[in-house]
Amino acid sequence: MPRSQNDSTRTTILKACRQLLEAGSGQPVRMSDVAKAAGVSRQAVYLHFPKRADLLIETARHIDDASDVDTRLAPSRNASSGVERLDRYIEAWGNYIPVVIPTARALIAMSETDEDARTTWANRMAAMREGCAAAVKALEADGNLSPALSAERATDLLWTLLSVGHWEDLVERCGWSQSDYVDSLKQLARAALLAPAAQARQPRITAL
Amino acid sequence: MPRSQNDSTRTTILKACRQLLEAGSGQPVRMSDVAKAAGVSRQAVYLHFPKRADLLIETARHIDDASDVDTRLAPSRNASSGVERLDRYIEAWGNYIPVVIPTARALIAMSETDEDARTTWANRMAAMREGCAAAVKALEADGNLSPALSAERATDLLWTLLSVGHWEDLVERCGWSQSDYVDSLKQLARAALLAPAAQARQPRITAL
DNA sequence: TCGGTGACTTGACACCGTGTCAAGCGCATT
DNA sequence: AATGCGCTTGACACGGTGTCAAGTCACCGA
Repeated sequence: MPRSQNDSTRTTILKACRQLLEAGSGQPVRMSDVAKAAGVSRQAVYLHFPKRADLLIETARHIDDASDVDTRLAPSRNASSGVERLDRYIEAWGNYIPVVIPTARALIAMSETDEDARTTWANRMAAMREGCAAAVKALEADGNLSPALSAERATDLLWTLLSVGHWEDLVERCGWSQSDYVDSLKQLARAALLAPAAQARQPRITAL
Repeated sequence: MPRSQNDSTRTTILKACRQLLEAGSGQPVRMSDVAKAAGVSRQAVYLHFPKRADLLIETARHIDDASDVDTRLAPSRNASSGVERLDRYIEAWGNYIPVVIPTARALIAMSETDEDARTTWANRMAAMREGCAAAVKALEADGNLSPALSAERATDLLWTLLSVGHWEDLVERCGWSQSDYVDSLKQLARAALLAPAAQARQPRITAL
């Protein structure tokens, strides 16, 4: 992982860290591993990131920056109906999960012992929840939200269905393909959130 | 946590470990913490449990033993219909989650670095999946399984809906009560798995 | 009553990963 | 030539796990 010309040392370290996390040795990534991968001394890493938690946090930010999150979310924001907004949001977030998951995992593990990591991850999840809330609100505006659910509860439900844990279970442990996952989640979200009448009006997404 | 008369040292340690995990300091429980809580030297702990992973694994077993798992599962096994079997299984497992969750969390964290912990947890999840598969089979036998789902997929779906991560999200992070969780999960499982016609035939569980 | 055995204690130590510190080095700027 | 900056080198403290050896103590059988 030699630094490619005009990358700053900081960026080189972040890229190396990301790469190691994505390589997924199974074992946790150490500061010295990152240093070695970045072709830099261990202390150089500490110079830029005082603690391991900081490195992980910044790596997550770095991935966000490199991933054009706004572009991913545009289709959902521009949707013309509640159900479409829901579908587009599930696509946007559901397809972003595999991008961030290795770093997310490290960050979550770090949360065990580090306060900053904990709040960083909590904030990310809160942001994701905003998207859920917006989709639910759009469903509600269309009169398609199940009468058995308050907006709050519906948001909770959607938020948990879209959790990274759920993705890990389905894709990694059950071996579903990414597109199976996204399609199934759309179906599941509809089944969970929509009023029965609204559900009947929607086309099936896949026939398995 | 003085040892109560006729408990062996081993049992005293297991109880202390469980208690510490359930106290939930936020910080990971150390071997020395367990020793102190059990009123025993740190080495005594290592005498009974060579590695931390062993202690955690045995603590999980110990909780199982103390919790009459078979009794919990009986209502599901004896159910007279697929839907009832499903409901009873969700109750059984859903209400067991809060019992094991502190230990489960420690075990999952340990899986990061320890092979034995990893396979132990995987085995527990595989066992839980058996219950899901049985419920799905019962639904299928009644002709109530959604035609859009294979038994395999339906099992995957139910299994992930019942994952401990999902419980943590809903109960701990969203603040749902345990009974809200169980009721919602029954509803959700029905919405996800049942054929539309079968769904219409089922009574609503709660009106929120 | 003695010897032995097994369970536990005490205290030391190696190992590893994190985080800190101080000194030094090369290089660009002035 | 002197300064400052980014990085390296090598050392060290700390905390948690896991290991080891010697010692204590109570109970059991001969």
